Amino acid sequence: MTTIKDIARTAGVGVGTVSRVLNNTGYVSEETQQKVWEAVQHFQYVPNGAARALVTKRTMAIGVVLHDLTNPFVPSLARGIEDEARRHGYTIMLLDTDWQTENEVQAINIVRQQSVDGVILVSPANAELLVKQLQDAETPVVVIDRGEESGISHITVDHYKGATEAIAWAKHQGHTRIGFLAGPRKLRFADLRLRAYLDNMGWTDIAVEEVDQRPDLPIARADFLFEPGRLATEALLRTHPDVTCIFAANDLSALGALRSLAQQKIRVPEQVAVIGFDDILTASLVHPTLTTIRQPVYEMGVAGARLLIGRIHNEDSSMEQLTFDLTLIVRESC
Amino acid sequence: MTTIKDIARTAGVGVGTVSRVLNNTGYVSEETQQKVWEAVQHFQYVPNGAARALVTKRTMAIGVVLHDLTNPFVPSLARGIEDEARRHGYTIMLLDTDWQTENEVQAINIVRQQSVDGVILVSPANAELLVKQLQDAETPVVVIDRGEESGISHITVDHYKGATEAIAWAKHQGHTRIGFLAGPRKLRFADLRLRAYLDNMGWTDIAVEEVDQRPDLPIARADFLFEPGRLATEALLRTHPDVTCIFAANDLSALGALRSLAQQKIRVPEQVAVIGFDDILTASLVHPTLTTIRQPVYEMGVAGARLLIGRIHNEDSSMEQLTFDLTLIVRESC
DNA sequence: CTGAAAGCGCTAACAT
DNA sequence: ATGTTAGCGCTTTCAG
Repeated sequence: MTTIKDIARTAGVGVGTVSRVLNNTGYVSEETQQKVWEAVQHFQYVPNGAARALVTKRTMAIGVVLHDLTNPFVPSLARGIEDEARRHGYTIMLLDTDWQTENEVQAINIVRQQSVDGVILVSPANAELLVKQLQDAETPVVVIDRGEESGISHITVDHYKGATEAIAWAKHQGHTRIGFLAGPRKLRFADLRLRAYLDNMGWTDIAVEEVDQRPDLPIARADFLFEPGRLATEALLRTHPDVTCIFAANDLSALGALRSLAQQKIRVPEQVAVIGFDDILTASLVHPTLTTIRQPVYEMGVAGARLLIGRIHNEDSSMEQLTFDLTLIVRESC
Repeated sequence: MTTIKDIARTAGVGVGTVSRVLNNTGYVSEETQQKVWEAVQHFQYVPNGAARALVTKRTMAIGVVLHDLTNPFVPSLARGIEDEARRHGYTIMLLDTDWQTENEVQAINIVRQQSVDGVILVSPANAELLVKQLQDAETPVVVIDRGEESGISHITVDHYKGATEAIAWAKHQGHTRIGFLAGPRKLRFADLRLRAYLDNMGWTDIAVEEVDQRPDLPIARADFLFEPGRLATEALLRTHPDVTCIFAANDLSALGALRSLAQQKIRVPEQVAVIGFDDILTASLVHPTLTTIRQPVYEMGVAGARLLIGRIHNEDSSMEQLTFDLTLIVRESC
């Protein structure tokens, strides 16, 4: 392994000088620079990041803690983060948690140990705790997509408004009896979407926790997943056969609804219309194509990385909160 | 920032002892261990990875260089790699290259600088060069999915055999006029799938490079993508209206075919059947569901990580080549 | 403008 | 069984 000493020796200079030309810091004569670069070329020398990190306290790496890379909208997010990070010379350290709180805690320890310069938390189950731990370790953090949060930098979208737009569109299409495929209980942004549905349907006095005890409402739990979405749709249509439109809290469950309807030979959107939420890739690949609310996922990733890097470079920058707009994407299903 | 010295001081022992209990190496009395752990707890101490890496020459990180995280089958692969890596205490450093050769080269420099313990290259465009650079730097490498390769550790599937099985199934279903949606030119495994198609259709004497000059053959380029797949299907059906089955070189283009057929009100599989390749998530979500050849992507990721880690721990382990089996997944489209 | 030297936090001998 | 010490490869004063 070639070190800075080897370079210094072959270039006939001191290690300090080599360091200076490598980092382009301080004055070094044109001539000397030449000699150093030649030696670098010759040995295909790359400085040792660990040694550098030890003295500079910067690893040029940022940790990205997310629940599940295979969740359809995560890759775009990760890509946005990575692209922006790379533009600033940062590398990504990726950690999946599988929604397990214990894995989240472990992830934090890993990023602490690897001494990343900052961390992006994607929809953490336990944001408060994790953020606190990181802040204690003086590591900048940015949270993406957790619904409202206070006192920490975060990127999110206005779930409530997006769901409201979806319902507005359904009504505009003439639907009045609109069913809802709800997400998991106790997930912040799932509740926000549900809340918007209830409010816009005129059920403002019904609490989100209450819906599971209200079989009279055209609401079924689909837990953001495909198969549960399919089953929930079957159940919903059985108990509420008058429904003409189904609004799913996310695309995956909307896809499940589409499948259920196809199996029952119910025409979409003529007999029953469907609206999703997220605009994952598959939404535009199915038949009929899915009308949905698009989250600018890639851009959120970019913004998250940018925000984090800003905080890394300027510790005292004020907490920033960024809320992205959602867009109704009208396709065939509604 | 608390260091090992702080721990040593508060525990009333030397730094060597602290190191010993932290790494569980050498004998330390039960009593002393207690004191050390208490101090560790108290300070929420986590050892500095950079300092550790500097002396041990191991970062416990592995680099994963892939072309595009948003490509549908990549997340599963990455997940497999990460899960297995984590089981061994390794962390993932992720680099996208977007298929750009220059990004690949840059990625190699980054992993060299960050001194990862090993690298996994996923379908690199320029395998030979990258592997050589890494080997010069004495970094273990494993390549995933490049078709045949020699002299380097790699994981792949038998693309030829998989495509052969697909055609066999189509024939078994009674199809004789089978069209093909080819992948990009000059991509090793795309050519293998094409070769298998040609051979099984009896065109053994036609070279894969030749097909673009043979409009008489029922073959169209879909470049592994959705929209090109849709267009290629339209074109194919126009020039070869007698085709009763379309075999697409990957699922994304098969999905394009499905869309094209739906638009033309051609019933699948009654009038025209479709077979894909890969078995990405969407394949089971569309209507009709897609018959396809499954690649055990997650398992390949796991195997790749395991192979790499084996090589990290035992430099002189012989190169291993692992070929996974493909499975025909029969669904509705054929 | 450049060389020499002092650490960064940790592990791994080496003493004791 | 445990304290002490010499680096790991690099950046950054500090002289000159």
